[in-house]
Amino acid sequence: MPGTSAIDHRAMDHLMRWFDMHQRRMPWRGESDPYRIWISEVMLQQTQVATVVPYYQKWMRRFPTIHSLAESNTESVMELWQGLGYYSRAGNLLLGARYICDQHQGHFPQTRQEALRIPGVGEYIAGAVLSIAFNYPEPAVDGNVIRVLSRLRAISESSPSRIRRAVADIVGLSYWEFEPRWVNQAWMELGALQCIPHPACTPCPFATVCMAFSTGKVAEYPLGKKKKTLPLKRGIIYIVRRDNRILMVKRPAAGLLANLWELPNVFDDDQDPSSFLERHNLTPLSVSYGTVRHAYSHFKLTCEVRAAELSGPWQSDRWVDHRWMSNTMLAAVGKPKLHIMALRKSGF
DNA sequence: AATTCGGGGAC
DNA sequence: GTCCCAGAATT
Repeated sequence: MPGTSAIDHRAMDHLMRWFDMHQRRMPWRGESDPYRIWISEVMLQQTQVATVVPYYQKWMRRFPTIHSLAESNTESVMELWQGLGYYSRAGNLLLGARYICDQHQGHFPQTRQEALRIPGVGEYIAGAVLSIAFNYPEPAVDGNVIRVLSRLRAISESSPSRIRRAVADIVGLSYWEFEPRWVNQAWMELGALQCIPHPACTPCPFATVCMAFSTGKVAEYPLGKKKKTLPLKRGIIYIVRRDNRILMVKRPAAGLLANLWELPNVFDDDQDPSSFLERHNLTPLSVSYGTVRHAYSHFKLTCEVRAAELSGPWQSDRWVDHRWMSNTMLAAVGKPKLHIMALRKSGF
């Protein structure tokens, strides 16, 4: 394999000119407060910019400083995060803020090694905060940068970890006299706007030097992607009403939909679906509200929405808490998308 | 190295 | 419908 070589200075000059012309405006772009960069990067994880913007603005109004976040609680954080997905990110932000306030006097650490100790901070976010907030020459290799550089150099490594290392090495040799904070954002922006999965390469500033383009293999990069068919699951969601309130249960702090409040429910592939009603003192009623469907990251789910009543005290080893919620209370807790749809169908 | 983590935009 | 998004933690 050819060794890693730098992106030449003339090519970088083209990239930075392209970036000056085409870069998008974002609420966090141009900020140098590491807290604000950190929050934006966590929200942007596997999430498109347009989706993040309103969440970022709400978050900054509610938690303008890292100290205000550190002094908050899980319920407030999950309410703000509702609908954004990958809910462990929100819990890790709270843990991370407390960690930084306790261990670093509220100042985001300025070395990669220290930053990686923060809950929810991995190689990408560490590099992004160190470069964008502090202007250190630390590569920030996300999905965009992988796609751009693996095409530009026709990187043939087959394992994702080797591809990522190769890309990080090249990015590390691309700064020249340009500011690292803008070089990293330029690579990402090129991947987001120009070097997209199915690109039109003619206007690309790298078209004349792109190895994948010159060989007609742009669509094949990056290598090593595997596609999966999502398994199908079925379940039942129960609407349990009492006066003007509805029974909601709280999920554990880890795993799927961590810390969210949801309606009592059971999947067909649960350990013991047949005894679910009995163990929870639930009696099904004949009322049915139809069906809701949703695709999660690794399975698809179809649920019937049925009415039920409680014939004894609520008891469960599956949920960590329960509450009879009014409409007002319901609006103030984080809920999964599927259960928002089920609540709407039930008319509550 | 492979899985597990949501939800939505773009096509 | 499919693909993928400014990825990290866990196994």
